[in-house]
Amino acid sequence: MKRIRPLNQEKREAILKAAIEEFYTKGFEGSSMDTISKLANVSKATVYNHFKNKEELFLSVATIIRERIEESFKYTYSNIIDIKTQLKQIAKKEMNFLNSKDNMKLIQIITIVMIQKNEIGLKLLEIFEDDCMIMTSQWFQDAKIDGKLDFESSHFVSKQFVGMLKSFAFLPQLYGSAMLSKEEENKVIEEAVYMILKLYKK
Amino acid sequence: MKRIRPLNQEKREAILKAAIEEFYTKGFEGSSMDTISKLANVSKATVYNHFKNKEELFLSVATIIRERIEESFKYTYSNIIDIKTQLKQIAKKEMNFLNSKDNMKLIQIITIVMIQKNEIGLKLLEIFEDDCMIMTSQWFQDAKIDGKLDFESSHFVSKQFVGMLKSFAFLPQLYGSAMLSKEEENKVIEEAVYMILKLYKK
Amino acid sequence: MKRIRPLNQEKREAILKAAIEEFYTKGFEGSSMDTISKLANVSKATVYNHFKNKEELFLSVATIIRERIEESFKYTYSNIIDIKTQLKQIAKKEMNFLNSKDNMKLIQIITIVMIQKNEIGLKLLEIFEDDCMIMTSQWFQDAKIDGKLDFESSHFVSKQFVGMLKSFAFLPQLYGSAMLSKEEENKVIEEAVYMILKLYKK
Amino acid sequence: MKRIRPLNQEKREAILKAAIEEFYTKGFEGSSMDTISKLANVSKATVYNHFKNKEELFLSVATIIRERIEESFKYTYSNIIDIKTQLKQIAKKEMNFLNSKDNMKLIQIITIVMIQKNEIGLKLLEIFEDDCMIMTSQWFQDAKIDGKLDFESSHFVSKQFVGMLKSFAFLPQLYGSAMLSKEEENKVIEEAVYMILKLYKK
DNA sequence: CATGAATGAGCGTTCATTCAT
DNA sequence: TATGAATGAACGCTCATTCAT
Repeated sequence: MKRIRPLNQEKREAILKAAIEEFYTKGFEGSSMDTISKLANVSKATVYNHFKNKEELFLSVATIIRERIEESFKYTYSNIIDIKTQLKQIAKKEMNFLNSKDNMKLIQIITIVMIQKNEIGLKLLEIFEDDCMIMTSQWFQDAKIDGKLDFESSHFVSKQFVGMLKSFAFLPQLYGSAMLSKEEENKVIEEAVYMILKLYKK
Repeated sequence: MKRIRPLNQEKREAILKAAIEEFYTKGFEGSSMDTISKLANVSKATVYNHFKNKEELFLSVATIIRERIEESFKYTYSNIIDIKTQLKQIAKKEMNFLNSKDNMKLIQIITIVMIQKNEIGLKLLEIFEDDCMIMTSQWFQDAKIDGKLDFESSHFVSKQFVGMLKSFAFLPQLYGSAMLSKEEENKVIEEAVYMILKLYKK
Repeated sequence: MKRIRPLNQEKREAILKAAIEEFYTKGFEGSSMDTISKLANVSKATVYNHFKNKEELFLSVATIIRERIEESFKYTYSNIIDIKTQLKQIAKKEMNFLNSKDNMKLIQIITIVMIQKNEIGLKLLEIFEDDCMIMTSQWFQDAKIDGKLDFESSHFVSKQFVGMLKSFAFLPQLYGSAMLSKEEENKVIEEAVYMILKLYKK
Repeated sequence: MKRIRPLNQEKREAILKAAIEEFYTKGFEGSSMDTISKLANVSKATVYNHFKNKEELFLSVATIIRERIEESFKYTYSNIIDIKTQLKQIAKKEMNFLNSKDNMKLIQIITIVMIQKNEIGLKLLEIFEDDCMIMTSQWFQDAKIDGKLDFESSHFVSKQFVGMLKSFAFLPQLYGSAMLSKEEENKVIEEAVYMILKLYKK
C-alpha cells in the first residue's frame, strides 16, 4: 500500500541513479547538480525537493553503498563446518562483492570523498566504520576460541586474510585494472586460504 | 642560444609547492588556480605562463610524485646476501616510502585523479604503470632463478608480498588512518617476510 | 447562495500574521512565500489559494495597516473644548499610534515598498494618501473658522504641528531609534502645542 | 599621477552609477548583480573584481552618499553675523541638500536598508551617525553660549529646527512627493527661522 | 479547498582562462 | 616575462508560481 503520494519514487530513483553515475565520473566536487538533474530528466529544483543539498544527495548515495557492503560481509563462525570450507566461503562472499563492476564503482565514489576528508568525508567515515573487517575479525576470534586456529591477534590475521584478497581484487581495480576472471578469482581465494592455514592452523 | 632557465625557476617551484598543497587539501576539482597563485605569491597569469592550464599543472605535480616513488623502489637481487635479509631490506624500503605522511599525501592526490579517470586520469595511468610492482617482481624472478625460492608466478608472489605490506601500511592510511609506529612497522615486515619464506622457501 | 467564509478564515489569518512578521523582518523582496507558508503552518499552495500572488498578499497586509492608521487619527473639532486641550488630545492620539512598537513595525514595512515605488508601491500610495494629515488639517481649518487660531494655510500649519511630533517620535524610530519614554512623549507634546499657540493663537 | 593601472576607473564608476540606479529602483534585496553588471556594460565577474560582494558594493554606494551629506551640513557658529542670517544660511544649506532629486534618491536607498536592519543595515548605522543633527546642534549650543538664544537643550531645539524643515522637504519626498519649488522652499525656511526666533530669542 | 510535487528562471558567487600592457 | 583586469560559463541553491490529486 502506497503512502499518499510520497515524493515520486520513480523520480527519486532516477535522481539517485544519475547521481551515482555523475559522482562516479566526476567525483563529489566535480559533479554538478545541474548535470545530475539533466541526467535524471527532472528539474534542478526537483532534485532539491528530494535532497536538501548536494551533500545530502551524496550521503544518500553513500548509504546505499553501505547497505550493500554490510549485506555482503555477514558471516558467522560455525563449529560444525570445517574451517577450510568456511574460510573459502568467507573469501568467496567478499570476492563476490569486490569483483563486481557496480560495487567497485560505488567504492570508488566513496573512496574519493573519503580521501578528500572534507566535513563530508568525515561524515562518511562515521557511516562506513569498517564492518567488513570487524565481522571477519570476529570469525577469526571465534575460530581461535574453538581451538581450530592459533595466533596472537585476530585483528592482525583478519587483516592479512582480507588484505591478501584486496591485493588482487581491490587495489588494482581501484586504480582501474580489469576485474578478475573466475579462474583468477578462484586462484586468489585458494592461495589466501592456503596461506592462512599454513601459517596458523593448529 | 636558448637560456636554460627562461622562466623564473623560483616562481615555478613556488607554484608547484603551492599546487601540491592545494591539490592535496582540495583535490583536483576543488582546487582553484586563483588560490594556487595566491599561495605561491604570484599572479594568476604567471601560473599560466609556466603551465598551459590546470591539467598540465597537475600533471607536473604528478610527475614529481612519480619520480619520488621510482626512487624509493629501486632494489636489485643479490646472490651474495641471504634472501631473508634482502626481503627485509625490500620491505623496509617500501615501508619507508609508504609510512611517510608526505608521500601518502602525494599518493592520495594522484589516487583521486586516477580513480576519476578523466582524460587526465588516463594520462596519469600511463605515467604510473606500477613500477614498484615491476621491480619487486623482478627480484622474485631472480631469486627463483637463483634457486632460493620456489613458486609458479613471480608476479603473483610479489603481489602477495607487497599486498601484505599495503594491507597494513597503505590501504588504511589511504582512508585516513594514522601512520604505523616503528614497532608496528617492524611487526608487519617481520610477518610478511615470514609468510613468504614459510610459503615459498626451498 | 454564497457562503460567507468560502476559505478557511483561520488559515487566512494565520497567513496574514505570518506575512506581517516575515515582511517586517525581511522586507518585501527578502520575504519568501515558502517561509510565510511554513510560518503559517499551511502549504504554499494554500497561500496561493487565498492570495493570488506575493504582491496581493502584501497589499492585503498594507490594507490592514491602513485601517489601523485611519482608526488612530480620527479627531473632529469641538467649539466647546478649549483649543489647548484639543491640541493636546490630537497630539496624544497621534503619539499613541506612533509610539507603539507594533505600529512602527507596520509603518516600516510599507515605507520600504512605498519608497521603492514599483507598481506595487504606487498602488500603496493610492491606498495611503495621508489621511492623518488631511484630518488634522481639517481640525486646524475648523479652529481658524471658529476664530481661535490665525494663520494663512491650515495645511501648512498642520504639517508644522504633526511634523514637530514626527521629528521626535517618527523619523528617529523609522531608522531604528528607541521609542520615547512617557516623559519624553509628554515633553514633545507640550512643546509642540506651545509652539502652535505661541505662533498662531489669536 | 595615476597609479599603475588602477582597476579601470571608468568601469568602477559605471558600476557605481548602475548600482545607485538599481539599488534605488529595487532596494538592496531586490537588486541583482546581474542587472547591475548589464546596466554598467561590464561582465558580472568584473563587478566582483571591483567589489568583493553585493554588500560591499552597497556599502560603497552608501559611503558616497555619506560624503555628500557631510559636505552639505558643515556650518560653524559666528559671533559676528546676526543669528537670523545664520539660521537662514543653515536652513538654506540643508534645504539645498534635501531639495535635490539625486540626493533624495540616495537617501531613499539607504533608508530602505537601514529600516531592514540586517547586518548590513547595522553597518550603515555606524557609517551614518547623524552628523547633520550633531553639527546643527553644536551651532545652537554656541548661539546659547554667545547669549543670543535661550533654551534648555540645544539637542532638542536643533531637532525642532531641522524637523520643521524635514516635515516639508524630507518626509513627503521620502514617500514620493514632488520636490519643493523655490518659493515653497523659501517659505519653509522663513517660517522655521521665525519659529525658532519667536520661541527662543533672548 | 488543501496539498505535495514540480519547475523555469533567477540568484550571488567563483571558476579557468585570456589579453593588453 | 609578469601582471592586473576582464570575461563567459558554470556553480549550488532559492524563488514565485502552477498543477494534478
